[in-house]
Amino acid sequence: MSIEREPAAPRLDVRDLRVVVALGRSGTTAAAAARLHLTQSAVSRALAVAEAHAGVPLFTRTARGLVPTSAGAVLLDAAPGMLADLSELERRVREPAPAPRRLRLVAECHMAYPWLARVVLRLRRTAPAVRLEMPAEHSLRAAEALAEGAIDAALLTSRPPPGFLSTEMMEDELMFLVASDHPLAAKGSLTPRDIASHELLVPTVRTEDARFLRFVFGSRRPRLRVERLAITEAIVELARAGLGIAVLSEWVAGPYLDAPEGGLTALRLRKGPLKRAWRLAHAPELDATAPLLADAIRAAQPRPRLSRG
Amino acid sequence: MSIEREPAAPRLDVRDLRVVVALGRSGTTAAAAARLHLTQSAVSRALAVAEAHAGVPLFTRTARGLVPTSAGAVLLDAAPGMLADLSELERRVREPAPAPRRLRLVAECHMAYPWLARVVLRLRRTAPAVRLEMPAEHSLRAAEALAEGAIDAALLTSRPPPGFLSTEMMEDELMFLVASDHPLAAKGSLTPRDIASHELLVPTVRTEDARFLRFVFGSRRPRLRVERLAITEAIVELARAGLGIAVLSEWVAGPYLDAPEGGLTALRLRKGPLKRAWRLAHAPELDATAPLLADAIRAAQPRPRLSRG
DNA sequence: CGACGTGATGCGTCCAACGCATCCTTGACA
DNA sequence: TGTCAAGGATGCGTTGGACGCATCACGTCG
Repeated sequence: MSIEREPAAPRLDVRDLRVVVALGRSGTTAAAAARLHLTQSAVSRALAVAEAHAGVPLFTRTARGLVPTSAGAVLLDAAPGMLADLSELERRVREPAPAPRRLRLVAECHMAYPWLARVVLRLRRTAPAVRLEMPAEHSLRAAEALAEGAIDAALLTSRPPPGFLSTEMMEDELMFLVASDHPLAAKGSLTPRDIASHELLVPTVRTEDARFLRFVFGSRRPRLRVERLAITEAIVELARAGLGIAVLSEWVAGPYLDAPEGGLTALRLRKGPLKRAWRLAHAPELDATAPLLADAIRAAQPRPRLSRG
Repeated sequence: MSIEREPAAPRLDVRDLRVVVALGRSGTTAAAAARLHLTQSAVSRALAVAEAHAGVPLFTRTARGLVPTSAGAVLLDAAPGMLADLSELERRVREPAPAPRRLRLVAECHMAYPWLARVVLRLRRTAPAVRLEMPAEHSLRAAEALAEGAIDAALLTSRPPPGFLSTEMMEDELMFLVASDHPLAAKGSLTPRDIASHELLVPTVRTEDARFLRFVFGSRRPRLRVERLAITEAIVELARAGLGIAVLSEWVAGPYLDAPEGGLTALRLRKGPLKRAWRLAHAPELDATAPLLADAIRAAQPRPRLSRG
């Protein structure tokens, strides 16, 4: 952030405007003081201050009261409008933000969508006026879409873009699936060497890579063989065919593990379960609606599949 | 003046707007403090005050800085414009009033016009850009015309309308003229009884009446016989014919007294000379030009005819 | 010429605004 | 997992601005 120069501070103040307006309407300091709930001396001093701020005399003193100068007339002409504008702005600031008509929500990872659809039903009860949309085409760059205003809220595993709020939502576990007859299946858990020496079958989203690598290997990051696939079924089927290790969220891995055809074994890292933390990021103008959305998401989220660990 | 209610005072202040804008652009209190030439603690407190004034939170505190709430976003959207408006207003107030293109001057009494015409020549030297006009049709109600904006300045013997400035200009003497063979001519001076028992030949302007009566008679005001005439020549000629006492300014009486045909005698009240005080009243927007006009008028004004008394 | 109403001002009080120093919380990184 | 850096909040003492009270100076008006 560069050291920009702030626009020159006005020397005139709201107090100056109010005093000038009251004096212009009253004609004497005593009458203006009554309007402003002050004393005559306070108004006299306040006028002196206002004139010092303006840099020119604003009223001509006569024995019968105060008569605006041409500078004072300019101020008297504009000041009531400015004060009204400020009051109107204050009213707008104070009034609660209107509930949005639509709310575009996107998750950073396709693997959330199977259960995310249920959020629509939940939110329909708590916020009937809001129509929840999920333009999934923004999933691969959810944070950028949020920053650009293309969507209103995003479920992220990465950090929200600068200037956006996010709330802690939940965790899911990334599971490692191999064919049940794969040599690794019998080991029970995976070592970093196992990860490095087999093909990894992962989704196309890359936001997780850094965390994944650090978690598994620490700072020494080997070259991996990675196959990125856009379709979850493809990842699963390649793994079932013994061609590598699928890395999938528990949210989508679960059904395949339970499926009657079987042939898949879930593994964890020996170091422990690999979890992802999810945040709900939202645009500032949604800060009233966001808690409702967060509640709906928490309620719709599936229970963790694996209780062990 | 009725006790009108002043428009509700905005609780937000220029300081609030400046702090919010700086925070919105900086994102942290420390950076905003640098912009505002304050310390971090001052900005933090100022934000708290601004939020108290606004009645709603304006920024959400995060570990990485401040993110505007929807209310804060409303304020951030409008505040820079308001500050710019205020600075612009301040600039307009500070800059000198432009010299008027034309200046409409009127005297409350037709008897000033013979020498008033010379003011045009004087002012042409000191203020060449100003075109001086004298729409004499407003003479009979000069003060009202000034108040209504039909003229810009007026030479008045009465008080200026409320809200208008006036500066002391000069005096002239009202002289009493009778035919030289009139019985009063031999008396040398006039008593109140003389005034009450003869026909008075006066101009149509009535603004002088109250002062005249008070000066001559005090609080006991008798019924007078008064003939009002619009034309100065008519007043003079009726007086010369012995039909009454003409009451005329020294400005117009002088030439008739000096005229070769003669036949007129000037009288004063026994109480002393009857003087009229003249003021130059002008609209507030002329307060820069008015001194020039006043100088021109003083320079053009004829020297008092009678040095005695 | 005196009474009144005007704005200006000296004085004392009080509180808002500020700076300094410090504390608490929260991510980031090793 | 522990440490550190960076963020905002806050207690404390100081200062200056805003105010009320009382009074002054001046012009107007009766």
